[in-house]
Amino acid sequence: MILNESQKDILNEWFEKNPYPGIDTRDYLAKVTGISEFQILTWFQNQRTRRRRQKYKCNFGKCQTQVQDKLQFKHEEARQIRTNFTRSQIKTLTQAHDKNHFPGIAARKQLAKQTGISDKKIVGWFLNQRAWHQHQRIGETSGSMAEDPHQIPHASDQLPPNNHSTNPNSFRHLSPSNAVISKQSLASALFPPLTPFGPQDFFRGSMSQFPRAKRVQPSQAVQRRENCHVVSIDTTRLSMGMTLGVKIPLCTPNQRQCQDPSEHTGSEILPSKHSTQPPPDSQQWLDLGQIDPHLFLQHWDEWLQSVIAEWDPCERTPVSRKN
DNA sequence: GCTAATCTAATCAACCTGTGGTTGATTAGCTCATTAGC
Repeated sequence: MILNESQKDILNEWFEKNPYPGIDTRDYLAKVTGISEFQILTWFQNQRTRRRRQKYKCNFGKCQTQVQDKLQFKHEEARQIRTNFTRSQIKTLTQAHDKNHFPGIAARKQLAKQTGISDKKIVGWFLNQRAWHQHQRIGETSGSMAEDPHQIPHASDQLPPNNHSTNPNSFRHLSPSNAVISKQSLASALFPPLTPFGPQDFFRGSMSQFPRAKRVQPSQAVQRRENCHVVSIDTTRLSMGMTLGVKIPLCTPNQRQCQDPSEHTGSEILPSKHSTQPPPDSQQWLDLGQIDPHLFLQHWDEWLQSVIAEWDPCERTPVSRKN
């Protein structure tokens, strides 16, 4: 949804007066502009962040102006009155939460209809529930986490049910432990084999140092258009300090073409048939610090060129090697 | 004290314009986000 100019004018005018509008102001603006109070709230949040970034170039931590702004407007307007959910409402929400911790817009609408609770409050309730469950899990499992990788915080939260098996970007929903497995599989499919310390090993070395999975937006990923052709791999947390935001065509010449995202499962990310290497588990993991980035990039480049040279997009199967 | 409401920062995808910026929406928060009503 894109706001029109008159809506923006109204919001901007009010933003100049108070960047932290209370519930009454937001309700009023919702009526005036014809958009929801939740969207007003979101718009003000985005505006605060973006104006601050633009004006003060405050890219780290909380800058002084932010604190001053909050102090100035903090008590100017009332918060929304705290809601007391009924038992039946909590029961319905809890059941939904047990099934899916990240309800999309459709699921939330359904819940809103069932409970009579606004979408905004449902979003907030799920946020608080996830935070609370995570808090509980940390307390319960702090002693056994190292032994059981599935007990790592976020493990269940990062796994929206019924989605990760068919979502082509599904590895992004996984817990750190599962993400390692998935990225290894992906690396097997995408990275050049037979290199002494090629990207595959590079990845495996790097993943061992990942403190946690890349932040994800599960419901977004579920709701929005799924593109099976591109997988974005975030390696910003590599200890080497290398930043490689690479977008890789998921359909390598050695895979069948991805025409329907719904056809995809995690198992489709198969290792290249050119790969004659033993399974990753049988190989030694390399310390990332030992890898020469230039050599890595050279291997990467060579491999990509060989793939492109062999790839016939008209064929559903790869062109066989001539030699 | 519990927990709904709200915050910031980061991130994503759609859109528009021209391959990058803008914008609305969504998420986590980590030795467990903060604030505040009940």
